[in-house]
Amino acid sequence: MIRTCFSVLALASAIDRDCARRLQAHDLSEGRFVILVVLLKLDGALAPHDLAERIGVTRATMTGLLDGLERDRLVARRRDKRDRRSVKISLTPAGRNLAERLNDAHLRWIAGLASDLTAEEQDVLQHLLARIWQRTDAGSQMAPVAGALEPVHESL
Amino acid sequence: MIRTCFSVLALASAIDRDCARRLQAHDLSEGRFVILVVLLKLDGALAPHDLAERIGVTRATMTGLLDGLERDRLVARRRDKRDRRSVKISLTPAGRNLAERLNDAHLRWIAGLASDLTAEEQDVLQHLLARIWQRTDAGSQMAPVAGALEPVHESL
DNA sequence: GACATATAATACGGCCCCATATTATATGGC
DNA sequence: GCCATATAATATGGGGCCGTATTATATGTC
Repeated sequence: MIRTCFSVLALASAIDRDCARRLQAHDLSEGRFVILVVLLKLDGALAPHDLAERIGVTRATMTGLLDGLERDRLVARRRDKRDRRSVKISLTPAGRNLAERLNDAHLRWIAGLASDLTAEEQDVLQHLLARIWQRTDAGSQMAPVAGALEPVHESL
Repeated sequence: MIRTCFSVLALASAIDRDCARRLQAHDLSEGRFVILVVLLKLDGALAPHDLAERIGVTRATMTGLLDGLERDRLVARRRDKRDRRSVKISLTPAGRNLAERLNDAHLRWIAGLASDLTAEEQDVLQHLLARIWQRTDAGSQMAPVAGALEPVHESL
């Protein structure tokens, strides 16, 4: 039915909206925040194309996001000695600090959203969503495996 | 848990992506398409602020969307005689034609997404999503009513 | 070594969306 | 009638995202 799909979209949009509102107090968008968190978790320097793939945006978009983060001194670009086409992105101390502070709060907030559901209910929900997902273009191109709908990174 | 929320977001993003891909063949975005459908269903002239509220974008955004639709000759603006601040938006014949053709295909596509689920499963899903939704900012401001997560218009 | 091809990052132009500011018009209280 | 206030639409400036084009560098083949 239509209503079912609409509910998924409406909920996602409400979550996105809340998330954006919480982050904008720190001058971060969702995309920018996720970059910081990925860099924090992996604790090393990553290439822009690597970040783009992990996060699910194009390389061109990543360039723009990094421009903003670099301007705000949250990440630093460093050219690779071995492959001079390549650039490595790393957190600045300020970036690391911000990422650490926000990541905890963010995880608590997200966990709270689903906290009314029992573990069993969450399993059921996950399963139902996965079955719809298999009908999407992304899902139907994937082999029908159990691991579908995996998070891009641990904090989402 | 985090995974539960992520699954909602990932599925919504996959659906949005599919939707955008289907519509861009007709030079439409989701926002532009929904405007056409709302005008088709209500079968009359609506004010921009009315459209904006129904669809869930700001009035400023609506102005931009209408600029594009007007440029493509899919809708027409007409000043209101009674209240000269006001403008009424209506479908052109071309707009009505396009809306009719796409609406059917779109409904079939969306319905197909959830077609693997039984009616009962869809009820369960709807219920679980609504309980998460009540924890969002939008949901917690609403009285805890059954009618939460209602579609903005019939075709979503 | 020269060349085609692939890859890394970026530039550019466009759309969607927002927040805020602006302009025109309506309306209620005096 | 006059003015404060509210409302309608729009303008402006910004961010995020995309697709495509561009530039620099690497790499495999001959």
